[in-house]
Amino acid sequence: MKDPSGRLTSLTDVARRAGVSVATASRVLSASTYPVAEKTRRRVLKAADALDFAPNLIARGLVAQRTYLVGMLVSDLVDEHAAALARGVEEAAAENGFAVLVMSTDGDPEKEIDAVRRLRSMRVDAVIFSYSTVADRDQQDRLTAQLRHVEAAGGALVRLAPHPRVGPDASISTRQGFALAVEHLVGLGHRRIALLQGPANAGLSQVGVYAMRRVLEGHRLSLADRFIIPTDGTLAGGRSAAPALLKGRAPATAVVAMSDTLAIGVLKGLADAGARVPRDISVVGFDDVPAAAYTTPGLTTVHVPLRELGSAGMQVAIWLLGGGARRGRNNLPVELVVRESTDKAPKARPGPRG
Amino acid sequence: MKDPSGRLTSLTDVARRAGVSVATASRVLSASTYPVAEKTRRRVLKAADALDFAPNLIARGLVAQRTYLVGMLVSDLVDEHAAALARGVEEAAAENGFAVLVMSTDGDPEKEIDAVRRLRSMRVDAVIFSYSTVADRDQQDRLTAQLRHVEAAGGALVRLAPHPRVGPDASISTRQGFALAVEHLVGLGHRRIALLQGPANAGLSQVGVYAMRRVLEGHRLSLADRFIIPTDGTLAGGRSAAPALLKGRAPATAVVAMSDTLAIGVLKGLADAGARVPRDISVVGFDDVPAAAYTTPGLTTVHVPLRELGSAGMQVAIWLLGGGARRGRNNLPVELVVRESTDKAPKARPGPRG
DNA sequence: ATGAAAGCGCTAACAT
DNA sequence: ATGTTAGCGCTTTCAT
Repeated sequence: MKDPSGRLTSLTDVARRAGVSVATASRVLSASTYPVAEKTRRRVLKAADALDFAPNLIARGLVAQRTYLVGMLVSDLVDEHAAALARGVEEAAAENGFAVLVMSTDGDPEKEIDAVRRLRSMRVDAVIFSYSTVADRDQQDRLTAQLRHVEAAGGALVRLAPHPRVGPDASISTRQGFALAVEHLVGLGHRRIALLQGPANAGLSQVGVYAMRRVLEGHRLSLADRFIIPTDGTLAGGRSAAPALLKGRAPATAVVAMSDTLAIGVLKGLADAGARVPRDISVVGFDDVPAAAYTTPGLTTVHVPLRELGSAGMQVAIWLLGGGARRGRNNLPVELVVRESTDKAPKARPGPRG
Repeated sequence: MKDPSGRLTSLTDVARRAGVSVATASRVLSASTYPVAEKTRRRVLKAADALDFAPNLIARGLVAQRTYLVGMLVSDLVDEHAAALARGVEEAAAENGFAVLVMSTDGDPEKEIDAVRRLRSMRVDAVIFSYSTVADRDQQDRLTAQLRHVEAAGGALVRLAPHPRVGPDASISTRQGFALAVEHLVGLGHRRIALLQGPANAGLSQVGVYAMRRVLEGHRLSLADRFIIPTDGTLAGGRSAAPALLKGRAPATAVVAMSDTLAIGVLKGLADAGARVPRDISVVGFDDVPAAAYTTPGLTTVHVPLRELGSAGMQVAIWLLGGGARRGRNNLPVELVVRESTDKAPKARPGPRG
């Protein structure tokens, strides 16, 4: 509501209507623990209610040096992985009176730096990262500089994936996820297992290759270079990676993708090429996004509690803002969901067209 | 950076370092058009740069009564439809110095009302809606009350879909989308066309049924009640709607879903039931989300420029904030994308299992 | 238990 | 062209 002068109802209006000072009104309407007589409190509440007063969080933020705003950086909101994480953050944020500013970086370090700068200007209480983009030295330094500023302002930084020289605050074990996938595949008789890798500039990609290699070694298997297929991490990238899987004298009999997005793409690419899944080649995804249960065949994948991960990240932020100490990595459990995209390894060398 | 007293660098620090008053510093660092000598300007810029000064947008917002914050309300960020819209909004927002607060309502009117209230407290410059939830009279009134408050504060309201008693500011023609779908289907010989409806409490659902009915009438066809299949709008909802499509003596030979999410779900449900698409039944989606090209068979669908729609919404908000008048509905074009989920209508009555 | 007053960091009159 | 000053709406000492 506007009063005649064009201003919105403010605490002053509430105070006047209740016949108390702004200080008193503030004490009852803010989270203050300061004592106020029950009778007075009720009068203020009644006035606020009558006016449908909504405190100006901008003004409150200015004095309290706390905005109840958090920034969430994702590479692309349209990717279900990012969306689920963001949703989790948003959920926990809403429950605790925070609002979330979502920014997409498109995997571009410059956009990421700029986003953090804007968040800093906004004086967000925390910034939550999923994967960060691996950048050159100079960009890295500039990003770090921005991050130091948000920390200097008392802001919390939380990472949901490994970052350059910094471990995640809440995450999952990629290694364990791959272990589950590989164990399943090896049990099915697969020995030539390929890896669909995400974009080279995404932090996860390198970590993933390393983890996969170790897991395969645990089964006395190795990860041949030709079985590491680089992609840009998109559906299209997964799709166009299919031919590489099928070529050669001894092609892969199974592939594990670093994300469901990639897996869904490769499923389509494999179908394009006339290869049958899982008869000719088995496919395992990673994340278990909702769509994974709706592909044909249904995608066997490593379930990652993305939404919970997002919520956990927001909880860590709150903990940190409350003066809590960083507690190191908090891993949420992953599990394998077996659907129809995996089966026994083909006996002989399968021709891609059966 | 913190100075020894624990404060962040402020305009005062920049001014001091440049040897000018805060007013002058403000004039060069804000978007002010006020004249400042070139020499002075450079000094200020240099000082700001040396300090890596980032203006406190919270303070600026308090005095300017403009926060450069916009709220975006979606039902569920994880749904690709919502995500694409949000991404578009975010894109246009970033280009214009705005930041986006995303809030999911889960189709719950109470959450929606609460979200608007929080956005109002945040003093957002605009709130952008996708579909709103149809609520009972009381909830509707309360939502409207909150919205009036944001308007009273000079905030812009923009709708990307029809709302109760209010047309959208930027949208697409659902009717035209259905017309494209039906024309395609009729051309293929289909006469018994079903409609997969979204959740009853989503504004679109009713509009959609009406539009579909009119379109079918244009082809001298009618929309039998048994061919209007209500769902909750999710993948699972689409999946479980499949049996209803297959039952009866004269089952539908084609179905058009009100969203790709539903279409992808029904594709899976149809496969579960042993029906072959498009041989037994044709499926047409709506939206053309990225995943639509990756189903098996590829989904024929009505392409909706969701991201552009989101950007358009943000542009409208900016226009409105600049004092522009509401211009009425701005429809973006839709087009049919034919992939593999549609084909000629089966001649005789097809048994669901071939 | 309540009120008066200072001030968060900035912009916008209003001087000069 | 530059500086001084008065707030924006709120919280928080510091009185009382």
